Amino acid sequence: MRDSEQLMARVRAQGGKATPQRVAVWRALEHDQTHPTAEDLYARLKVTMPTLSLTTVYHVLNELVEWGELRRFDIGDGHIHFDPDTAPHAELICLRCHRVMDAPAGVGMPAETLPNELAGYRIITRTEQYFGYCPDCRQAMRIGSQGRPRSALHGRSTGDAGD
Amino acid sequence: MRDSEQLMARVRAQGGKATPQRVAVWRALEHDQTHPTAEDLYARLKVTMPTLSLTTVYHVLNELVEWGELRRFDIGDGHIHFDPDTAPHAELICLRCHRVMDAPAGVGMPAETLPNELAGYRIITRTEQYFGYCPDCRQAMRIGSQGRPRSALHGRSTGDAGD
DNA sequence: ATCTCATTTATAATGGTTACAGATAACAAA
DNA sequence: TTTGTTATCTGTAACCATTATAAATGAGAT
Repeated sequence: MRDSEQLMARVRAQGGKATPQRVAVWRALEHDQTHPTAEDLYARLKVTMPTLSLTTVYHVLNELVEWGELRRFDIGDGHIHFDPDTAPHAELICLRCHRVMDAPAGVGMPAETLPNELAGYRIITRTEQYFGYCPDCRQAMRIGSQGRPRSALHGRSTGDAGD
Repeated sequence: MRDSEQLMARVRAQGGKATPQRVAVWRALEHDQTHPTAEDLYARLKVTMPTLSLTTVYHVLNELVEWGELRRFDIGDGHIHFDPDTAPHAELICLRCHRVMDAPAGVGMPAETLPNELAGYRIITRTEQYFGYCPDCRQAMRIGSQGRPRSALHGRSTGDAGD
């Protein structure tokens, strides 16, 4: 995601307005590597901007996504998560507890390989997601299959995938 | 995703049952490259299995995902889409109309580079998603910014990303 | 044929996200 | 600085995809 200076220029060039709400959301996203949800950001921002509405947060996030400045993704926990890091990079996602973390440096394709165009699409960014089982879930699956370390929306089937 | 033979074996080995509903969903997914939603599959299956319930479809899909046999992903249209192709491959997703298509062969990292383990995670599969603007949307954005070719949930901001 | 328990079904509930319309304020122009 | 235009924001209501629940079913074992 570009910094607020550049986004401000972009919005104005388009006939839009650089409102405090927009800028606040932009700033909150800068350097955020926690893959927050809309609610997460709303909760954070509400402290210093009590009049902010959740609707606005959604609106600003959606327009950033459409601009290709922000990436939204589903990790299976029932919430949409956002990531301002549009530099091509990889993520690790646990199939069982839905934990996400950025992959260690060096994993995934180098950024320079991002093509400008593919099958007629103008390419803006790329992401790589690696799915598997995190250390905790591997352990839990070995022992039995009772508990789920973190927010698994609601328990379901009895995972087993060998190890 | 493995074929129904193998899945049947897997389910039985785990003390589960190979019910007609499960097998029907499995079969429906085989060779499906349309990135269907749960509703899509339900509609298709209901024709030949009128008693099937949507809840079951969701249930079967979720367990496949947790087993690492199926991948779920968000393309921004408000529906979760599924893809049985767990062989590492890439997808193109339009930021404006949310159209998805598999990337041309050769795009993305070769399957052989899938690591067994990363940062303690047992890796099962990987996906690469390329985000940009499809040919239709590029054209529409050039002309003006009125219509949206396909299912854009509900219109929102006025996309513009240069071309 | 019978038993058991995983699975299915139908329905209700949940809750994340978006629609809507009126109020607000950013920016341009005078 | 004042005014006007209109993009944006707010609060509320609505939507609808997905999941919870509990009773009914039937797959597979004995």
